[in-house]
Amino acid sequence: MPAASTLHDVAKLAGVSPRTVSRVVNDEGGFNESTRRKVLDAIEKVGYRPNLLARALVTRRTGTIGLVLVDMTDPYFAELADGVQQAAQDRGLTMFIAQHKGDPAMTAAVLDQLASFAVDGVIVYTARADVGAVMAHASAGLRIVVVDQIVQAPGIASLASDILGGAEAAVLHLIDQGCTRVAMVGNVQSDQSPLQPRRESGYRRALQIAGLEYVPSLVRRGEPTIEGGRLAVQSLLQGEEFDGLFAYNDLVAIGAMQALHAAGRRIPQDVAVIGFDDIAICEALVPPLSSVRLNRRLIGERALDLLEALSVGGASLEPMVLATEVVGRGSSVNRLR
Amino acid sequence: MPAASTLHDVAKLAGVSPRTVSRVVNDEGGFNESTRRKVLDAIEKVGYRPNLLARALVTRRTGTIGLVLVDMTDPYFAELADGVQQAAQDRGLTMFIAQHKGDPAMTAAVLDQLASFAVDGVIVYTARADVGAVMAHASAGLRIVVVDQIVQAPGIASLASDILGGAEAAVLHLIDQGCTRVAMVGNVQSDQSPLQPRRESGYRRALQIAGLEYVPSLVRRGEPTIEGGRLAVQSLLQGEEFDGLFAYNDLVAIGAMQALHAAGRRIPQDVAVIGFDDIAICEALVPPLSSVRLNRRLIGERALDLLEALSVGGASLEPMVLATEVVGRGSSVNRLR
DNA sequence: ACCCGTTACGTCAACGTTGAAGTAATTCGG
DNA sequence: CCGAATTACTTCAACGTTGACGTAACGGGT
Repeated sequence: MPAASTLHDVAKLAGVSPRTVSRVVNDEGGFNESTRRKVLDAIEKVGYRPNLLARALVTRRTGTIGLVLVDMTDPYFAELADGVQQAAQDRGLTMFIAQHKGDPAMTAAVLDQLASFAVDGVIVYTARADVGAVMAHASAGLRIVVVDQIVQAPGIASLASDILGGAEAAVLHLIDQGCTRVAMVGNVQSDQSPLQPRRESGYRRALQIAGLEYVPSLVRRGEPTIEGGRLAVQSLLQGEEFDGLFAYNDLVAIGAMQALHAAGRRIPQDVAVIGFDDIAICEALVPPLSSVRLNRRLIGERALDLLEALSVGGASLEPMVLATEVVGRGSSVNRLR
Repeated sequence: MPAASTLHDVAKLAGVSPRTVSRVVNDEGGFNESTRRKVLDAIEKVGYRPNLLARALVTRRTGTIGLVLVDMTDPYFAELADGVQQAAQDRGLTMFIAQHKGDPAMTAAVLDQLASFAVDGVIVYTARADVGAVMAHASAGLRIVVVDQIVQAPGIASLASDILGGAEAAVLHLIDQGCTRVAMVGNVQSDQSPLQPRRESGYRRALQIAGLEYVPSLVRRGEPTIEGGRLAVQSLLQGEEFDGLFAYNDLVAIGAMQALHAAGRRIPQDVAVIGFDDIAICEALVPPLSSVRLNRRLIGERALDLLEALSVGGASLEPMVLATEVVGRGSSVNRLR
C-alpha cells in the first residue's frame, strides 16, 4: 500500500514549487513549455493523482452529485438512474446513489449525508419521498432538482415528463387503432398525492376529444406491479366489455396481458394494450408492448442543466416539462388483421 | 444560500474551543456533561453539519465506497447493486456508482476517478471489465473487491457465487422432475474468458451424476438476452427432442418460454424450464419461472466484509464462494399433473 | 503540605490543494 | 535606454477537521 503522492512530491522531483505543479495540472497557463514537460514527466514517474478531497475543500466544488430514489431494482427507476449517470459521467461528475425504499425518515437521512459530503447538487425522485424533508434541505443551502413532480418552492428546481399529454396521446392512439371502449388500470397509491392522477386526466381528455363516453366502471386501480395489473384486469374481465386497455405503467401492462391471455383474448385483435414508461423489456415481449416513452437520457441531461443553473442563478427556476412519445408496437397496431 | 457553519461557529457560540466541539461531535469523551449540552445546543442553533471532506482529508477515511458495474439497467446488476447499496447504507457508508458499459477504457477511467476521491474501497463486477486495469489500480493502493469472478492477485479480494454448483443443482432439479433429455442455452460471450463456462460444466456434471448421456447438439449458445434465448430455442426446436431446458439466465429463460409457447409446447408438461439469477420478475411470469437464487444481500454484506478485511489485513485474502439455491416454481414443478 | 494522577479542556500543526498577492526576469514602446 | 507591462514563477494563508501535545484545576493519598 504505497502512500499516494502529492503535489509536493511532484514539485520536488521537477524542481519547481507545488503551486506551479498545480498550475500545470489544471492547465491554468503561466508556465513555460519546458517546465510543463518536466512536471508532466515527474507526475508520470511518481504516479501522481490529484486528491479531489483537498481540492474540493478549497474550491467548494466537489464534482459530485447525489441521486436519491425509491428503489433501484424497479426497471423504471433503474433506467432513469442510468440516464442521469450517463449524463453525469459525460460531464465529469461522479454520482452517489442512495435509496430510501419509501421511508420518509430515510429520505432525510440520505439527504443529510449527501449534504455533508458537500455534493454539488442532488437529484431526487420524489415518488413517495418526503417532500417536506426535501424542502428543508433546500432551504439549508443544498441544491436540489426534483424529478417527476413539479414542486414550486424556493431553491428547488423541478422537472417532469408530460404525463398528462402522454396519457392522452396513448389513449388517442388506441382509438386511432379502432378501439371504441377503452379501459384503464390506474394506481391506487395516487390517492396519497392530490396532484398525481395525471394519467387519469389524460385518459378522460382523450375520450372527450374523440367524443367517447366516460364509463367509470372501465377504470380500475391496483398496485403498480405485474401482479396488480393481472388482478385489475381479471376483475375487469368479469362483466366489462372493452377492446382497448391503457395501463398505468409497463409492469401493469405485462400483468394485464397475462390476464387477457389466460382469458383467451387475443392481443391486439380483441384487446389492444398500451403501457407507460417504455422500459427496455417492452420490445422483448410477445407481442411487443406499445408504450409511452419518456426520454430518460434527456431527463438526465436536463436535470443536470437545472443543477448548473441553480448554482449560477441561485434562485429557483421555472419547472420544466419534457415531451413524451407514443411508441406503437405489436400489442396495439395492425389490429385489423 | 447560507454559508454552511463550521466547528468554529459552534465553538464561538458555545464559548469553547473548536477542538472541544469536535470531541463532542465524535463522542470522544473528555468533557463535562454541562459543556456537552452547551455544545449540542449551539450545534442545533447554527445548524452545524460536519464537513466530511475536511474530516476525510485528515483521517484518511472517507466513509465512501465505489461500485463499478457494466450496466445498471440489467435487472441482475440492478439487484446486485441494490444488495451492496443496502449493506453500505446499513454501515453508514455512502456509495458511488459508475458504469463502464463494457468499455475497458471506461473501466480504467472510472477507477481513476474513484481513486482520486480516496474511496475506502471499490467493488467491481468484472463481467467484461478490463481485469488488467483493475489489477493496476490495486497495485497503486486502491482496495478492490472483485465480485462474480475469482481473481488471484495481490491486493485484490474476490467473491463469487457457486455458479458451477448452482448449475449442477438446477439440472439435477429438472431431472428430479422427470426430465430425461435436458437441453441448455449458454452464452456465446463466455468464449472470451477461459474461466467462464461454469454453467456448462455444472450441466455436464449433473448429467454424469444422473447417468444421462451428454448430447452436444442439445447445447446452444446465444446472447444473454430475451431475444437471444428466443432465437436459441427456435433453433433447438428444429430437429431436437427435449423435455427440460436449463437457461443461462432468467432473461434467456423468458425468451425460451416465449419460443416454446409459440411452438405450442406446454410448460412444464412438455418442457420444464429453469433460469439462473432469480431476478424479481421470475415470480410474476406465467408460469412462474424456476431459477437459481444468488443471495444478493449476502453478496453485498460479504463484499463489504472483504473490503474491511483488506483495510486491516492489507494482504489479499482467500477468495470467497457463496452457496446458491434452486427455487422451484411453476415452470418446472408438478409436471405429472 | 506535597506530589501524582486524572479530568477537562486549549493550542498548534497538518492533511493536499488553490486563491491572492508578491517578486524577479524579460519584453516592449517611445 | 528607461519605465511599464508581461511572463513565469514563488510564498503564504486558508479551506474545516483531527492528532499530538500542552496545561490548569482538582482530588486523594501520605
